[in-house]
Amino acid sequence: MRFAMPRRWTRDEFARSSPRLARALIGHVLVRVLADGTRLAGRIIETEAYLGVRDRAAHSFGGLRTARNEAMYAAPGISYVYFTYGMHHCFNVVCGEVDEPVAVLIRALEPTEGIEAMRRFRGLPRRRREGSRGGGDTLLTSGPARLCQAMRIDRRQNGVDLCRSSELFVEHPGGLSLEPLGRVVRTPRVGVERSGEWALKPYRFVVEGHPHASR
DNA sequence: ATGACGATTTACT
DNA sequence: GTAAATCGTCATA
Repeated sequence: MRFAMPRRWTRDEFARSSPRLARALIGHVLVRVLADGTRLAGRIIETEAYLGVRDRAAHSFGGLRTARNEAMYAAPGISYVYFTYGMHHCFNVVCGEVDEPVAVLIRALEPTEGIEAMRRFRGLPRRRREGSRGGGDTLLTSGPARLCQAMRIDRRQNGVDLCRSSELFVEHPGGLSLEPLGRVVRTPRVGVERSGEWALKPYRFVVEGHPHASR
């Protein structure tokens, strides 16, 4: 019996508006392959769209273009990883067109491969007692900085081309035997309270009630 | 050179 | 619920 190779996302698939990409990525699989060959992966279950120069909540608001956010101006399918709060990394997928600084923040994954390794990278107990509430893996990748820690994503992955890299890419879920996802709902984005009217726009996409969603 | 703050997480009262 | 952790980035000088 022979299984189809998972299909990898191409440039054309990334090249769309950020809300459309944010919605389209839900249910697809982010894959990280470490230097030693360890494969870490998770199904994307929460994203946020950032709309570029007019979006007060975006790093590229007003056309700001610096060394930090330069990757936002790159081609669709490039990664934008930034460091914040003196200790956290967040991972985005650039979309739109070249020189159009729009991107999608990946906010949560449902871990599917390399879970033991992720526990180590997150500094969580190797095992947790079965039974009690919730399942112990809900702190693994349920937030933009948590998933970066679990997937070993940091500034070395900034500017990586997801269409060509062998260390970081997105796969279609076809062939995987995963539970069907629930309904996708839209809410305001997290952590952008101070962005006026833009704080209220429903640019967060999340699988309703998913145990690995943030917050 | 200096200061304010951040697309967050964690620990603690 | 509130606050600390912790430092790169950006605006101002």
